[in-house]
Amino acid sequence: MKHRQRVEHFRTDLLNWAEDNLRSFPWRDTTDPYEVLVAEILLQKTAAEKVAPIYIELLATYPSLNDLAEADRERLGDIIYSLGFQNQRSDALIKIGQELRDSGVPSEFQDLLELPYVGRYAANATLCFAYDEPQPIVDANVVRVYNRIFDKDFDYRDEDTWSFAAAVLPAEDARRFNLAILDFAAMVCHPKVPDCDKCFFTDSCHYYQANKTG
DNA sequence: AAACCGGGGGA
DNA sequence: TCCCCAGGTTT
Repeated sequence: MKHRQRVEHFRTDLLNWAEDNLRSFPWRDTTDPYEVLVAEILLQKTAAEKVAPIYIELLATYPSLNDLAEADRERLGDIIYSLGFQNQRSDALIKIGQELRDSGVPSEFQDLLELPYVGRYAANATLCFAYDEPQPIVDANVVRVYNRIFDKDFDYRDEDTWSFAAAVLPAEDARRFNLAILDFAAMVCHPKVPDCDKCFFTDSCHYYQANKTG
């Protein structure tokens, strides 16, 4: 099968899988740019299930950019401590509050990128989930799925990984696709031992075909 | 390119 | 114990 067709296939099957299998998280119920951006900071290199209760508490304590700008660093650190990266995250959140309290959360990629601890992933995620723009997101999970299925050797920082992700992303269904691939990676295509019994793509998956014992 | 930040859950 | 998690910054 041609590469183009396999990509089409994967898109269709993943979106179909998403209809019944997407996880529920508090940051998925909002498109408020502030609430989306806060979630992206907390979710960096951190399991989503762990973030949920702390995200609720954080937003309850600091409901707005201005509240974050005036937050006590120690109190903020206590709230997010169990997630790790508490020092850099506290600094980042307070700085973001201070920088954006008058302007609001920007909707331009370059402006988002200038914020502390907002990189390519967090910027694109904010554009997609808050502003409904068809931007790809690439993290360790997405890279793992693409590497296995399409027999790639991507690193999530490399430019060609992002080009590939942009080409796979269906522009008209970007939000749902991005959520779907994150959840598929977390729930089925695990890091060490993927749950291939649950996978819709084994027939076309290079990793499965190469590793199945038969 | 590699080191560093980091607690917590799972194998 | 070691590995991994909705990454980003610094050296």
